[in-house]
Amino acid sequence: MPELPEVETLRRGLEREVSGRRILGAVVANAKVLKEQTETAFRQRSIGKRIGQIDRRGKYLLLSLDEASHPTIEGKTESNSGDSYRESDVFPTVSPFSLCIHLKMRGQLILQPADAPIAPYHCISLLLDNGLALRFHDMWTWGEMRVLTASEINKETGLAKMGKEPLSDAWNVEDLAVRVGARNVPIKTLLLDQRVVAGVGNIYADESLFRAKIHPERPGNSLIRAELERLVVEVRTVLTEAVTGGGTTSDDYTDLAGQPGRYTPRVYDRAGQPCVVCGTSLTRTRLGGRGTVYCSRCQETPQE
DNA sequence: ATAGCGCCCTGGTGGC
DNA sequence: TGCCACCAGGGCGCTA
Repeated sequence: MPELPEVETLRRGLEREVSGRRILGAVVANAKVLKEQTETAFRQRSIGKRIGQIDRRGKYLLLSLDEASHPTIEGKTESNSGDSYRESDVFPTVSPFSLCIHLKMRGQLILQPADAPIAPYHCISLLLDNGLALRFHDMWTWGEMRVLTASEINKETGLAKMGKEPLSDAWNVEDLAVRVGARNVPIKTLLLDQRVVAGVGNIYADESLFRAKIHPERPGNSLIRAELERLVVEVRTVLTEAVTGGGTTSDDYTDLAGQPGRYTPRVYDRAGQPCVVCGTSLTRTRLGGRGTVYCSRCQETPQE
C-alpha cells in the first residue's frame, strides 16, 4: 500500500520526468477512478495544460496544471524559475486546476512510452509531449485521479483537515500531544488518522511503534511525554529511511519506472517470525479493522 | 464530539 | 482437483 515514502518517491520521479511537460491527450479506460468527475470535465481540464509544480500532501499527489499556451508562463516554467510566476498579478489564476491523485490500496502510477502495451487494470493515460504516457493502474479502482480546483479539493478530500507533515520541522511532540490529547483510542489507530499526522499508513504505523517500543493497543491518553517524544523521533526515522530506500518492498507498489522499493520493514507482514531485537515470535492482531504486528516483549504493555 | 462499523473491489488463500 | 466463502484494507460517510 502506498504511504508517505512511496508517494514521495513517486513525487520526486514526477518532478524529474514530467514537470514542464504538456498534456496532449487523455484516455479514460475506467472512469471509476474519476469518482464524481465526468470524463468530459477531466479531459477538458487536463488536455492542453502544462504540468507545473508537483506537490505531495500526506498520501496525495497534487500536480498543478498550468495554461501551456501563454509564452510568459511557458518561458518561466522552462527556465526553471520555480513558482515565482505565482506572485505575478498578471495571471492571478494561472493554475486554477490541480491533478489530484490518491493511490489508496492498489493504485499505481507508471511512466512509459505512449506505444507501450496497455497493462491489465489500466484506468487512465495522460499522453505527454515527449512521447511518454503517464498511466494510472488500479485493480480495485479505490484510487482517485481527478482534476480539481482548490475549493473542490477542500470540499471533496480530507486535505483541509489533514495533520502536519511528519518530516517537516512544524511537526513535534507538542503537536502530537495536542492531537492525541485525551483520546481513549489505541495509539495505532490514532497514527492512522490522517488528521493526527499526515501520510502514515499501516506499514509505518507498525514500524514506528515497534521502534518506539510502544504497544499498538495502548490508549493515546495513556502515553507519557517521553513515549510521545520517542514516537515522534521514530516516525521521522522510519519515514526518512523508507524515503531513502525508495519505499517498502511490496507487491502493491512500484516507482514510476516499475521498480520496487528497497526498504525492508522489521515487523510489518512478519507475524510469527522472530523479532529482530529479541527473537520473540511477532504477534498479529486486529486493530480498528487493520492487521497489526508487534513484539509482545519489546512492546510490552506496562504493568498498571 | 467521538468511536465504531459498513462500503467500495478483486486476487489470493484455505477449507472441504 | 475444483469450487467457493472469506479475507485484506484507506478513507469516508453514517450511526449511536
